[in-house]
Amino acid sequence: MIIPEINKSVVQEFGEMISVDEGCVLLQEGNVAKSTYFVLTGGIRLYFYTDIDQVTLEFFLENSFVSSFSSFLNNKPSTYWLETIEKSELYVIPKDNLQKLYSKSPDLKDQYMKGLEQRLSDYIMRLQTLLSLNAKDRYAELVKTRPDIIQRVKQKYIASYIGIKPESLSRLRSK
Amino acid sequence: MIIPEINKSVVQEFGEMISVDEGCVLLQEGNVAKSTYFVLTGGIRLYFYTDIDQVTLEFFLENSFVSSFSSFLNNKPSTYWLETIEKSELYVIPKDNLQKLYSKSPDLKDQYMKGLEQRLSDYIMRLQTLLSLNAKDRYAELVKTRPDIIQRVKQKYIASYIGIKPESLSRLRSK
DNA sequence: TACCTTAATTAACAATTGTTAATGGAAAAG
DNA sequence: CTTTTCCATTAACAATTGTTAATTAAGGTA
Repeated sequence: MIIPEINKSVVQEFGEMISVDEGCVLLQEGNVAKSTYFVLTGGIRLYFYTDIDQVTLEFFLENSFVSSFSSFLNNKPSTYWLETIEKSELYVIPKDNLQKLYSKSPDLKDQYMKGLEQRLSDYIMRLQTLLSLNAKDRYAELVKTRPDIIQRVKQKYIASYIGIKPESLSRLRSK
Repeated sequence: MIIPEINKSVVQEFGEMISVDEGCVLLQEGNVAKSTYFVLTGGIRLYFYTDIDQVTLEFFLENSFVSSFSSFLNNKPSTYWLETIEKSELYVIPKDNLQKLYSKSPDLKDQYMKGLEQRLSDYIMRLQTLLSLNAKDRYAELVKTRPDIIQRVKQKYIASYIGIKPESLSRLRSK
């Protein structure tokens, strides 16, 4: 997620592949993230808890780097959970290996920066839709921009991703 | 007023200071950002237009770097506007100078990166509140975390910043 | 298959937020 | 100082979204 855009072969050198089922918890709230993941197949959901329920902040499907940003970066207990939404194949990259990787590549810092910038503009787009569109239009936009998510992710997760309740999503879909 | 008046008195190697009134448009939608600003005093509002109205994405008060991110970075016409919300003193840093500066001082690049990371986690927090809180609680949180904004910024701008209409903000304030 | 658990749908009703319009006040302009 | 413009407030009503609960559908497991 916050890791630079390195290619797959480099990942293979420093990480290990694992195969897990749907619903596998990769990181729990309160734990310090010690690995980053690269999604080969399947997908991961990043979410947090309110008093009442889960809220999904992001989905990561194939070819995405995933980690709980601030926990991984600052060595602090994560406030988020990471969980697979499908049977998945992942590369696990331990933190220290990632640092080796950093020292290996000279312009890694630039790449890391590019990654940050990309992620930032993604979030900005997300903020814009939340600030300016109603639920129906937010869903319509998601259908247009991320049909893969619509197809593969459970509706209750999609609902929280666009800031509404599952029942509301169901209602606006029936029109 | 569209073009800031330039105060020549304070000039350093890479930028110059300007003094402008409230409502000064520093960047217009459609133009390519060629400068970054540093707010010495006063404040800047970054916003965009929907069909109907303006939506404020961010406020920058003292000691903030400001630019229309993607326009500045990618040399593309901006989709945002930048406008002062108070009489302000700003440091203007032309793009080429900034890049020269970066290549000279790797320290600054680190600072820039830290800035990116900071901004990213700000946006994540912002997303979280939009996804999980209702308008009343979003306002309450802003009061707690950014009392400076509450004090200094017009309510109609604050309203759009938390994703509601000015009349709704007025209503929930009267309780 | 039958059983069990979870997800999605539907509907009635409640709560929140948007819309429109009118009013008063504060700040800017003359 | 007076006039004008913009902003905040208020209220009535409309539209959207949340809540609760019941029902159906779907998927997994014995």
